[in-house]
Amino acid sequence: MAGKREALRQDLTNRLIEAATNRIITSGLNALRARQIAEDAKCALGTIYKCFADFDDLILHVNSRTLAALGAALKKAMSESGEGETPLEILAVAYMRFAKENTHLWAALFEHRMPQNVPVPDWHLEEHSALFDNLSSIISGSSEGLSAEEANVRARTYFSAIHGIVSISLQDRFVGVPLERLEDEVRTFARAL
Amino acid sequence: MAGKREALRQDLTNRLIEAATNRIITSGLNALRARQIAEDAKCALGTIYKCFADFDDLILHVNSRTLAALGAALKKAMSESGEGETPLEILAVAYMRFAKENTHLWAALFEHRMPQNVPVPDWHLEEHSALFDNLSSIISGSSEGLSAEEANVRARTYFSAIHGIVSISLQDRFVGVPLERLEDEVRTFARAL
DNA sequence: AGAAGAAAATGAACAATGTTCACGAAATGA
DNA sequence: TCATTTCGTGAACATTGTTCATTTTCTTCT
Repeated sequence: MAGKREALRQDLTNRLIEAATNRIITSGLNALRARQIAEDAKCALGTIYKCFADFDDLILHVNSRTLAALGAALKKAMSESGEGETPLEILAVAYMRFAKENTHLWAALFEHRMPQNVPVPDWHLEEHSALFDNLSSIISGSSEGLSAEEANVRARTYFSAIHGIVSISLQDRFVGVPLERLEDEVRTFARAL
Repeated sequence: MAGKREALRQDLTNRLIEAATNRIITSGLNALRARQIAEDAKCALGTIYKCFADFDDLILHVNSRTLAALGAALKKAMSESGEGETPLEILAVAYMRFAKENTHLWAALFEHRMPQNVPVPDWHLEEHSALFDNLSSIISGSSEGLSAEEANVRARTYFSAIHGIVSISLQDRFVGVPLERLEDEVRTFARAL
């Protein structure tokens, strides 16, 4: 009857990630509290630290799933692409929609900061790279007359630009593109590139 | 002999803002500590709360100065513009340089978050608007065939795009444009718009 | 099945944080 | 100079993330 320990641990880890995810969805990253998560996941406070190295580690796991969901959304958008849409346009609009529909989770990807002098672990950096490499190869396809590396840099530039438009528009502090105009602007912008 | 009270208070407020500014410059926003600032400014911990409503208020004042410095840098760049440079190109490159040279202060503008359900005070929103209105009018000049409002939205879009490129490149977590290529990419991008 | 051992969950205690407030110090005006 | 008002002080507080001795649970062996 071995294996129950690991199953329980896995289940608990899952519940903690889900609890944290739900709290971020409803209240945002900076309102996240360890005690609240433990309560939501129906475990003791200290148990969090049996499943995760620390609080940041838990957040990274939430972000990891968000990143996967974002990747899936973009992939789906590509597969459902209509006629006459450029790849960048498809990705840009899909990115914008994901950000709009998952504002807090998406924002957590960028709001979270590691403590001073603590690097983001490699496994998570890998996930960022993987997602972006995918985008990059799609976008690069349409830039001709550039070396592979130049095309890659250009893809990063374009995607960062889209991200900036969406990002500033979705923050209430800054004077960004009005929300109701965001999709049109993103689409026009992406098509122009 | 009146006015000494106010002068002392003013001086203390200044020292606190400067202390916070220096700490942000060296260690970033999320390493900022109230006790450290009080020590740097040579005053007691509680005194911070005689000069500022709370910690966020102090940070907003630091950001206020950063915003002013950014505005000045952009203005200066415009006045020193060379031949054959578009306004957007000038602003974009100046923005990038400011961000590169004042990374932590610039990052604090975007990293800082108010507590849940506490809005950014109007006086600070005003500063953002003022800076952007200035940019907007400069950028809008070159977009013809659009209504004033459309041109304004377009200016926001362009500027947000530049911000995104710079922003993602300057964060170590994401796969952005490599630092040594940033200026070229920003320049090329801005010129293309 | 039951007991001994191993591993994990627990939550009280800890250190570090922003914030408050009763008190003493200092500036003001007469 | 003195009374009053205002301000600076830092000990105390509430709330964090984190740890660790204790308790509970699972595993294995007989």
